[in-house]
Amino acid sequence: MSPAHGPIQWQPAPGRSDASSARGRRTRDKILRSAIAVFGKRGFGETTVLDIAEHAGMASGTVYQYFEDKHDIFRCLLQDLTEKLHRDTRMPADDEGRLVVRDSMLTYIDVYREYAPIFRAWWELLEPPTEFTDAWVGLHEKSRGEMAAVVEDGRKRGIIDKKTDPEIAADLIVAAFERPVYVKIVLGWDDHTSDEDLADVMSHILGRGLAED
Amino acid sequence: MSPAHGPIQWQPAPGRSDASSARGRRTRDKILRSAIAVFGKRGFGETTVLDIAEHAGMASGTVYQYFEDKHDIFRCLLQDLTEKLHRDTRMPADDEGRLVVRDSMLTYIDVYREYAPIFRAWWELLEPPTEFTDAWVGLHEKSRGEMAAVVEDGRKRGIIDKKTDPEIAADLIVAAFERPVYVKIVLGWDDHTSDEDLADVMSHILGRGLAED
Amino acid sequence: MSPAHGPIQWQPAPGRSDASSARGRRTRDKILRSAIAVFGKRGFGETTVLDIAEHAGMASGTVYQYFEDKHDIFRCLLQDLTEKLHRDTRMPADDEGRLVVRDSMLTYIDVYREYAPIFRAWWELLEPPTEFTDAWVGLHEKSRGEMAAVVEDGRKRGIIDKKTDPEIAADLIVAAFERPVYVKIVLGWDDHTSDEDLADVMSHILGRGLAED
Amino acid sequence: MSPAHGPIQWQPAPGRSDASSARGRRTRDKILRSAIAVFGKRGFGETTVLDIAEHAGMASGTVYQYFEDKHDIFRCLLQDLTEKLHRDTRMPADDEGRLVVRDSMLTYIDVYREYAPIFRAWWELLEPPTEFTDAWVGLHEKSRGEMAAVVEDGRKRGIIDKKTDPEIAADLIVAAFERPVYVKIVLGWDDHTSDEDLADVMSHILGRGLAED
DNA sequence: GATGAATGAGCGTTCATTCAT
DNA sequence: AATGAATGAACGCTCATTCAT
Repeated sequence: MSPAHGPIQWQPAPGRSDASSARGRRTRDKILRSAIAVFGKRGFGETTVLDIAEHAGMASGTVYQYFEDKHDIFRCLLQDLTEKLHRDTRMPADDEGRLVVRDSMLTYIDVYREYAPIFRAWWELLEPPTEFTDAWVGLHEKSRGEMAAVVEDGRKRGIIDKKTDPEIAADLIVAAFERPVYVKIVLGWDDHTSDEDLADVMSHILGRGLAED
Repeated sequence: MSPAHGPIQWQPAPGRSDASSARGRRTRDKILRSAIAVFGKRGFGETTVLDIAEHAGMASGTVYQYFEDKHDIFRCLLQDLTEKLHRDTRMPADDEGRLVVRDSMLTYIDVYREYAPIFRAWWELLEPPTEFTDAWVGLHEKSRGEMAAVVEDGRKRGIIDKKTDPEIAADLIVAAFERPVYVKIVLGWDDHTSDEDLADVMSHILGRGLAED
Repeated sequence: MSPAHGPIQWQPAPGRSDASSARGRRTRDKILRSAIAVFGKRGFGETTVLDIAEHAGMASGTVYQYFEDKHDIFRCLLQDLTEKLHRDTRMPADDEGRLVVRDSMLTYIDVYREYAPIFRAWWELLEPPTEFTDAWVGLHEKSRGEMAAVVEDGRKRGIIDKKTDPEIAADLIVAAFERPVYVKIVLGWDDHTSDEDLADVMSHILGRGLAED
Repeated sequence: MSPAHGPIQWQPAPGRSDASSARGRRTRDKILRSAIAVFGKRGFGETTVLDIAEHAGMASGTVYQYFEDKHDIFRCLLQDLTEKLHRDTRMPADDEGRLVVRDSMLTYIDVYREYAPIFRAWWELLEPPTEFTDAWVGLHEKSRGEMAAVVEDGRKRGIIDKKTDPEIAADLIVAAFERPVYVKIVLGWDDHTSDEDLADVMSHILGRGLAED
């Protein structure tokens, strides 16, 4: 797979307002905030442009002054998110090359929770493959690459088992990060487990596995 | 969360044919097979009833003789699948109470691959919550429960670390099973990793973590 | 100018009914007849698909069962017309090579009158250039070519003035045929002149010009 | 037909600026010039008020300060044109009462070319009948009337065939003037014939017909 | 005078669903 | 049982027009 990676590039479509005025910026922000709210409630597919406009208290035509369509709104939302994620998320290791799983997990949960509605819509848009799929893949390949580098480094230092394939392990670890968080935050299930407990167990299993010493 | 667990219950909606004749049964089967094929190609949301009818080589009206709508078709498909999964999937442990991760993973992948189109549609239908969400939750709580029991048992036998919370660990393990398989099978990515390699690494990490002995 | 000449080729767009049943054929004919009626009243641009559907006494969706859009309806109408025109119109000369202007004009008027609503819509669609422009050009180049051949032949026989450029003369003659008929029939003006009188004067001027012998 | 003949009468609609200031007059002129440019490119129907405003480098609202709508802009343009045409075009005859076809044709082509964008829009607006249709008819009836007078005069002087009905002949001649020019200038076809050649053949045919002496 | 943000009526189009045959 | 023609609600989107700044 070699998609056009990197952050989504959004800019006002030709013929749309670039929200240069203060009022325009306020309106566009209101649309974006409303989109987040409605995507969070109904998901992307079930949301109509009219839903967004009504939630924002404006006419449907106003939305089209700023965005081409629903996808264009999402593209704009995603630009902010992917920029932030590319900037802020990395799989940290401590000075000795050990994964700092617990703190990473807690940070990851916080980000996911903050942008839950967008993540939810994103998941809906992974198939069939589009630019949004590419962005998702790009982000995950970045995470996987970093993770694989940490594993590789750990192997060199002798603190990670040589028999572990770094690439596959990285895949699994990224998955193990994302999936429970998706279920917990986006789907809103498993509310009984605290973030900290989840991070603890995650850290423990990734560190030593299930085995008793 | 306390959904109505257990397998989906499907029966012909009032006023629909119960496919009592041989010809009727054949027609209904053709609809179901076509639905699987088209769901696999386009997903649930993008599939129209006409798509299914055309793939089955029949008129759209015929589909409505047997099913109320697209969801009713999926309900019928899901009944078969959930029955089979509830029956056949369990999280096995060997005689000494150890998780048999590698073989479980391989079986899991096989099942997923066989029913990939349905799994794909199922994921699309998790939100907003419906009976299909309940069925999904029911299935996973069964898996999680079994897994938690295995972990609990392992702790008692002293082969699993006491500090590991069985419920949360079970969650993570189920997630670690499902997520890479979903990405691999449903989304069709990561084709470069063989099933066996994936199962190996999975087994290794769950067993001993990343740590070098 | 070298457009893709020849008659318009219409066939049901993919996914549209091919009107194989008798009922379907009746419905499609009703749509076409209604389209002619409404195009004749309002022209092409001012006509909506709903206008056509309402005139035909059916739901708007029904029109879309048979045609992609308004242009597709017109394409279908035009196919019939261009086939007939390519078949039936030619610029006749008598045994001595003389143009038979009078009869040609009367025939031309009759055809125009029969298909006036379509001609009207056609004129609207000449710009910007599309397949309909091509069809129009194709038809007129055929007429012009035939006319030029007659003029050329007349020159050879010594009955047409050698100083007259056949191509330009043909252009003018075709124009002189079309324009008054367009104004008379399509725009509905100049009702006071009978077809026969128009044909007479036309014949006379083309034959001898305005000059007194 | 008895339309309200004569030039279009335009004045600023109630509530619109009358462009009394110099700045206002400049703005209104810019709108008119832009309208001509855009009508020439896209025609009347396909042009939006925003197109005109953008071409003029102003906001759409500004256009509405001066004109009620697109038709009002065209009405204003047409006022200038019809005034000029009524003033400047006449079907000239020489001292002996002969039509001066060649020069008339060349002048006619020049005028048409100068105002081609407006003529194009005008044609679009002939149907359904409005004030613009009236203006067009008025202009052509003037031409036809003048032409009929020339023919009538020629008949009296014995240089035009008595059998030729002056009114119908006038119709035909006006048509023969307009149609090739419309196709040549507005539609932009037939670029291979020079203005002079066209005028020559026109002159010849109208004078002596096609017949060899 | 000029702006451009906001409006909302209205058309195009899809597709789940019904029902007469 | 099977058909497929017909329906019409619902959504996408455009653009003429208004009006507060």
